[in-house]
Amino acid sequence: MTKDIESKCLEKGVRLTEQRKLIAKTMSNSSDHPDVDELHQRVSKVDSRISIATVYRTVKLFEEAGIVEKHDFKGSKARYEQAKDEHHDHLIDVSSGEIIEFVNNDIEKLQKQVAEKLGYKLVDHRLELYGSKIKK
Amino acid sequence: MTKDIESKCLEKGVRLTEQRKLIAKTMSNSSDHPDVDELHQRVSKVDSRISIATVYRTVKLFEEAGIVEKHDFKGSKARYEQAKDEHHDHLIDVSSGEIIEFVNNDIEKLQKQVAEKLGYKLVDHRLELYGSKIKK
DNA sequence: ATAATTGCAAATGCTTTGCTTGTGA
DNA sequence: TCACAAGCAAAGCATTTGCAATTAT
Repeated sequence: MTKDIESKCLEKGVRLTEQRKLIAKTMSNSSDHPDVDELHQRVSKVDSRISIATVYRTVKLFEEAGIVEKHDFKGSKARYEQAKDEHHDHLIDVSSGEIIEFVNNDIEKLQKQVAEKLGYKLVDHRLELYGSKIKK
Repeated sequence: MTKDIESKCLEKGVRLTEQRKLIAKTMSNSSDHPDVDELHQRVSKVDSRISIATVYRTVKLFEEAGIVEKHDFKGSKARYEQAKDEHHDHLIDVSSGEIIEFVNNDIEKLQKQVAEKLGYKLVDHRLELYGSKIKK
């Protein structure tokens, strides 16, 4: 199972302040993909003095350390989630905004092949599906 | 072959002003993926009075009419290209910023399947590969 | 004629940053 | 202790918008 963000900070030598611990804990306990504003609201419930600038600085710090992932889905602001052990992509419900994670190794392989055929080593990728729920 | 933007505007009943014609022509003649600033510089060479607000308004208008496509690649501002007849995705050279278009029908099919398996009808998607050139 | 479009500058929304005070190792 | 982090407000950047003047049909 994926370790919590606080442990990962210790591993990577990221200095832990009260604010960072709180943001880390809040993100680790979130199963959704909150944006900075939402995150700020959540941590504010515990410590109302925390500033949004700190939240911005912290998620960026965590991202650069590879501890969290940033997503810029179409038509919404940047969202963050804790980095998991296994890579996954996202399907976004265009009506509700709900985000569903999925894994598809065939697509992953094909992406690598496409890149190689074009003479490139694949270093990163972005795959997002936008869909509307099929009522059954 | 894909028609030029001006013809498409006529088809779709998009009112054509001098400024729009110039922006349309400039985009049709571009084989790359310029951002608004770049586009503004290109049209300014022909008509120096054209404002960047007009460029912003025009690309948005064209996009909403389905005549051009907007791309928000990682780490750069919004880029635009004329919509082609055949859908394609992009590989971005992480060193040079060069953008390479590609088509892969296997991936397209798999995306649709993934969405359906999750109970969704695929209405849109985004696939971007980021790679570094393999020297041979 | 007149509804739509332009140019300009001001406003917006998200994000970053300078600076002073506070704090973790 | 003292380099680094936090809070605040100001700045930055891409993009949008209100308004008066202009233009396409």
